Amino acid sequence: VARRPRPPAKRRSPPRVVALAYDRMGTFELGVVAEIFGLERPEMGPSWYRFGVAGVEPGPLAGTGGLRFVVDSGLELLERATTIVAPGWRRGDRPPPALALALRRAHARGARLVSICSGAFLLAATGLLDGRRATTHWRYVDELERAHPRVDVVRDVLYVDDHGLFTSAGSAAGIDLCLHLVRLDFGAEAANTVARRLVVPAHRDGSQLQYLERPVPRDHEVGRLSRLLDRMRARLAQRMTIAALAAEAVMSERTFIRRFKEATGIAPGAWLIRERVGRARELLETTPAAIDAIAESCGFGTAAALRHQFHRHVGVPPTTYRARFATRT
DNA sequence: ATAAGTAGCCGCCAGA
DNA sequence: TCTCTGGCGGCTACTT
Repeated sequence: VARRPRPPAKRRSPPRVVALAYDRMGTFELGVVAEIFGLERPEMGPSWYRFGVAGVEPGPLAGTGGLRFVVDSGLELLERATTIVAPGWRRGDRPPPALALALRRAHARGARLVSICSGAFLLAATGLLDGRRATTHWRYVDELERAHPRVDVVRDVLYVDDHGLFTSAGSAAGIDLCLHLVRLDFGAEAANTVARRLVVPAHRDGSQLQYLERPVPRDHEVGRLSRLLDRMRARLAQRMTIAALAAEAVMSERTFIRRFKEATGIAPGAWLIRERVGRARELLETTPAAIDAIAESCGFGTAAALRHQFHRHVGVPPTTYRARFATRT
């Protein structure tokens, strides 16, 4: 009887992501979802996402930019989806009853519902967002609030995650949200890999946390570490050893490294270098300080160490970078 | 640019 | 039985 009390996420059956296609949809937003979840990524293993597009209306569907889409599947795809993404919606329109029903059913089943940009209007129209926190593009937040007064509309965030209902702001914030979902499903390292391939910046870990609103145990751990990350950023100039950091986090060195990697996707040493190079970059752009002084205030022992890492990570030597990008007059 | 010294990192595994 | 922790050895790669 106690054989299978719950189907834990550990079971490696691939998550099934379905995007909703509708007439006059946002081509870019659909593209984001298809790119992240629909691209072949054999290197990610056999349990990577299965992806499909469900047309919620009949006929060829128009997309921004004068494109027309022919979609082979319909709402039946939603029945087995673990994640359903609305990459936008015609804000004033009520969804077809069959669509609203399918979304409510999916939510009741435990599937995630995700919206990008104006897609929040579709989720709101199902009533599922009542009493929940949600967001949308900044141009539409007032309209969303007026049209759906029971929704707790959150402003100035990239995305909101409330009990399996994920809503994101402008189109590009949809990328951040999709990467967040990858992180939840496959871990921070996998999310970084996908981000790298998209050539978008991987999450900057501290800033990400103000958008994480789901009280999951794992995220709580991330939150605990995040305060340490902030403190580390505040004293980048000082030398930091694993032993000292682990002591500060009240963990053994081994566990500290393990947890750190789970939370950020990279090991502490690599993270420090990335932060230090980033700081050096700022100082090169905005101050006339000598390379030696910059090296010192970023925590590089010598200017040679700074040059080495800077070149490795930015691609050009510090002086070249400054000549090209300094904003100082 | 190269070489030596050292800390970081991670696979492995036993114990909780 | 299963998941998590943390010590050890040794390779990697950063610093000087």
